[in-house]
Amino acid sequence: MSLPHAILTALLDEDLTGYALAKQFDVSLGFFWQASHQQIYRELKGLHSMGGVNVLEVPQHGKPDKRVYSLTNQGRQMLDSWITQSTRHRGAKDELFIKLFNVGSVPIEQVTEAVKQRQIEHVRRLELYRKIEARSYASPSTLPDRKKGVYLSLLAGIRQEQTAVTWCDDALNLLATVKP
Amino acid sequence: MSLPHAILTALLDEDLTGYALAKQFDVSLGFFWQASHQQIYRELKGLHSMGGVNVLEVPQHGKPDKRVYSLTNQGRQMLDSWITQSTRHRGAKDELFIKLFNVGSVPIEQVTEAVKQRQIEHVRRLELYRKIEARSYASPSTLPDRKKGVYLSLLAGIRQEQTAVTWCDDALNLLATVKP
DNA sequence: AATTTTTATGCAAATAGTTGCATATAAAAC
DNA sequence: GTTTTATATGCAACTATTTGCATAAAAATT
Repeated sequence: MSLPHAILTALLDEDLTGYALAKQFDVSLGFFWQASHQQIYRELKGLHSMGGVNVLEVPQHGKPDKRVYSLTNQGRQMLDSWITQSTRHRGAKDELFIKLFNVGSVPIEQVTEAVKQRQIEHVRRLELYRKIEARSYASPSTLPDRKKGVYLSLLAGIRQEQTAVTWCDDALNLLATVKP
Repeated sequence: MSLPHAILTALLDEDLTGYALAKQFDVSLGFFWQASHQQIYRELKGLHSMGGVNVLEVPQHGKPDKRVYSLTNQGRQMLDSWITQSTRHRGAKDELFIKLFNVGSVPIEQVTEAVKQRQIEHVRRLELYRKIEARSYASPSTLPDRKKGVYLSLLAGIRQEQTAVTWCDDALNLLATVKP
């Protein structure tokens, strides 16, 4: 139930079209809550009918009209009261661990391969996060308040990926001792 | 799309009723893929109609009849071919980070409180995992193959929680520097 | 003796999320 | 010159997940 709030959060800094929001979700905010453009368009409609956002229709020639959304005072209040509510932790759902539970009953190569693939993903994300850190968050202590939360999210991402990469190494070592 | 496979995995070791499966999902397997009993009953029906599981109806007096499910050869093959398929990584969805993106725009106390609450959860899970580790996985090197994957999952859980607890500390320190 | 928990199953409705399709133009790359 | 990428929106169908309800009895607790 947080997609609307994620959208409102993205609109804190700047007014955006659904398209631009979808792109924002592919980076930054989307590292912690991804959504497809279809979902975003649907939610924007919902938020508009609830008064959380305003729309400015910008006519364009040829292309469909642009609809630029901005946060309303009511939208701000929605965010505010949502943040007060208890954060519900969605138990992580990870297929990889189910696969690991099959070790000893299915051919080991497939599981090993899955861990290797996963490690590549973690390494990729870690590199991306580190790049963002170096570019925009090199000196955390001098950050303006507005950026501190974003930095902390990035820091969580970096540490999670680092932990995962190390675990993959250890997992591959132990899996190497499993008889086929 | 992995709930059926999680169920099949749980049936590798022992035959179980839907009820018992739901309880299994509250521990062990469920640390990485939780499901409600309603979901499980529905999936079991689906798996049965697809031939992945057998049912043994055990009549009981008073209570509804027990339906004990067991893995079929076809079920084993379903698991086997699923493990070969690429593991899809669900981008983590975490409300807490959305809340962090609001730092600087909403009262800071609420965000701080959310992080504190989260830390309590992580500590609780970490303690639970460590207890399981001490009880059943104290010497990983002597584990039978069948248990190695389960141990690796537990290890991932422990490290994830440890990383998260540490991050919460650092986050609380930085959030303490944010002006209200 | 009364209440709560555990065992055991399941339907129905609502919410959330994914996938496939559909349209239409401009700009950039090959 | 043709293909791909980017801009810009959205419906419809499907799949997945959650929440609320309903039943019913044994066992454990207060």
